[in-house]
Amino acid sequence: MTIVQLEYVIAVDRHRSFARAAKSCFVTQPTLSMQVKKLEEELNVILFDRSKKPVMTTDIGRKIIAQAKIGLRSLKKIEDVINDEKDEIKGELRLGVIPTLSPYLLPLFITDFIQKYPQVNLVIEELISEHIIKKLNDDELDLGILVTPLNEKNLIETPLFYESFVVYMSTNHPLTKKVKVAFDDLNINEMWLLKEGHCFRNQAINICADQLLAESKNQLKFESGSLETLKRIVENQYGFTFLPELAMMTMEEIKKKYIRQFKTPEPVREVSLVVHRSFLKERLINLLKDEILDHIPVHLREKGERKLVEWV
Amino acid sequence: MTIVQLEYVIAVDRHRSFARAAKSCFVTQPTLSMQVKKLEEELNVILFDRSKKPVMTTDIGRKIIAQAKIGLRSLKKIEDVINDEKDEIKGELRLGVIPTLSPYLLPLFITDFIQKYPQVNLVIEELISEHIIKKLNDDELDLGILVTPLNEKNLIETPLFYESFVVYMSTNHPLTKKVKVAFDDLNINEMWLLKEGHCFRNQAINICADQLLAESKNQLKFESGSLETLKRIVENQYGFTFLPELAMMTMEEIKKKYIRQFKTPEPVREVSLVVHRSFLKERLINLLKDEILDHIPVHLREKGERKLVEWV
DNA sequence: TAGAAAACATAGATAAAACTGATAATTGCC
DNA sequence: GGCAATTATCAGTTTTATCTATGTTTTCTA
Repeated sequence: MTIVQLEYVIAVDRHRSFARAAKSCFVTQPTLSMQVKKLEEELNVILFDRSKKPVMTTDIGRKIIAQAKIGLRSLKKIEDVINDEKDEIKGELRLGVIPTLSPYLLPLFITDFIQKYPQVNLVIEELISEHIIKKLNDDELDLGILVTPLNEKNLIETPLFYESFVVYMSTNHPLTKKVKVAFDDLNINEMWLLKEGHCFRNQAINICADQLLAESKNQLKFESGSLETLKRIVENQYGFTFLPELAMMTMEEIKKKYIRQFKTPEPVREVSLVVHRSFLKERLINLLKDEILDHIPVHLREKGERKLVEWV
Repeated sequence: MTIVQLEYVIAVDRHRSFARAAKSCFVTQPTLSMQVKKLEEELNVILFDRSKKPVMTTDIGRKIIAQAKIGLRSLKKIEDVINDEKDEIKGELRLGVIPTLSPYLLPLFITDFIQKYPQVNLVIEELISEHIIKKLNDDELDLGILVTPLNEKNLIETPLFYESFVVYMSTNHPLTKKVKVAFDDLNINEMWLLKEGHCFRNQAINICADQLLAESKNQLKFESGSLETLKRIVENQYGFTFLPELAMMTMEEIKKKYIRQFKTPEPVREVSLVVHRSFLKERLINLLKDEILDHIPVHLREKGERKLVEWV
């Protein structure tokens, strides 16, 4: 059994074709076929059902491939160990970011970061918290940027900054007359929410917890998948929605007029870097952290008198 | 990078000598030296300090080897996947057993098991619960036999049987006059205990919890490392100790006279097979389980009216 | 249903590699 | 300095991963 053989088998499984798998491995089709066959003979197992078109992985093949992937991933990590130890700023960094942060936070530092460390291959995925947590546990991500605390046993959280919640309301909303809003000012029947799965949604609900307990939860309005959609709905219809501070910063000045802060203590969310307990790439992650902290408004760094809202 | 190269490197690290490592890998010393050198060149890393005698692994080498071991262990598991899937009764089964079970439980089924499945390489370690839990999490054991519940997130418990606690007392002890004992009959100043780390100790303390709260815990007597020692102390000095039911069964008839059961509900400990969430060798483990259940007294299988004592 | 196309297997040749045994170089120790 | 032990180097052999070319089987289409 060789590493190359396992890579070939994984490629066949992925591409469902020997020829395409061969191409993806930069070898000819016979080479790959022979090696796959050899491995099958050594293990005394049929990995692929070649009678099916396209090629089907057998049940036992699937299990073996799953195990092989785990093993090869561990061996790949040897390179990370070396890069980290040598302080060489290179390698792959797989980053997961939640949708309510990614469009507002990433543009602030990404360009500078990839220019500064051109040898680093930054792979970014936008995922909801639940999926980031799963992928961190499955070692499919090196790092997550999400809202904490999570209380996950095997994950380590490093708080980055504290971002206030603000209220964005339609132009003709009576609350625009106030300078700051209080929780009681808000009528939850006018609130537009993100759909299930977003931590921001849970926090918005928690902020209005008192009212929600009283009223039926069924009265919540149409639920959207992105904050940008919510903003547009508020602009074109009636009502309000919550926004995180960073989302507000990129808005046109004219629209900012319809944003109101909360009275002290403002509700705030804690944004953290999250890694698995067995993480590598410490140096790389620290550089990313420094880069982020250098590019966000200074006042976000400290929580101050604001009040942390949890979501789990 | 090849699997063979990594095995060579691991062997050098273990044997602290290229020549001995080569022998253990069944190749000549130049072969091994060349492959190690090639790997060092490919990774651009010095793994061993050859100027030191014996050869020293470098700091970075140690980290790489640790990671390589993890990866190779995962790849080795491919064989387990196959054995399990094919229902082939072979392979290695690494079992950890706590000291208060191992001398009494293992003799009951071990001989039959290894005769029945000669292709299975059963490796047994006697360890306290804490170490078994760690080794299960680190994938250094396939299976543990210990006292549950543990409330460990990543471990799965399968109860095997329920074993009563009994009291073993010196020949001249007044309690020998009773047929059964009650918790209140026991004077904890006369109790001999296992030392820290044994779950059996914690359970013994929990059984006498009421008295212990009242008295100072400092008054506990000399603490021994094995139940056999405790038995001997009780025989030769004054006092009593707790024993698990199986430990009693192997005693001479004459000594059994100084054993007393508790009044209903008897205190009982739950003995379970414990595996990691990501366990393999399901079939093998099931066979071992059946073998154990076939060889223990039938009345242990059900808890009945007895009262479970926890220890964590 | 014949014929073309696609997909995988097989065969023979080749170049890279891994291995061996002998020998040289290095290091530690007396 | 010289001996013993250990690792590196060298030359020759064997193994094997790979390639190109070809064969076989299946699938799609006219």
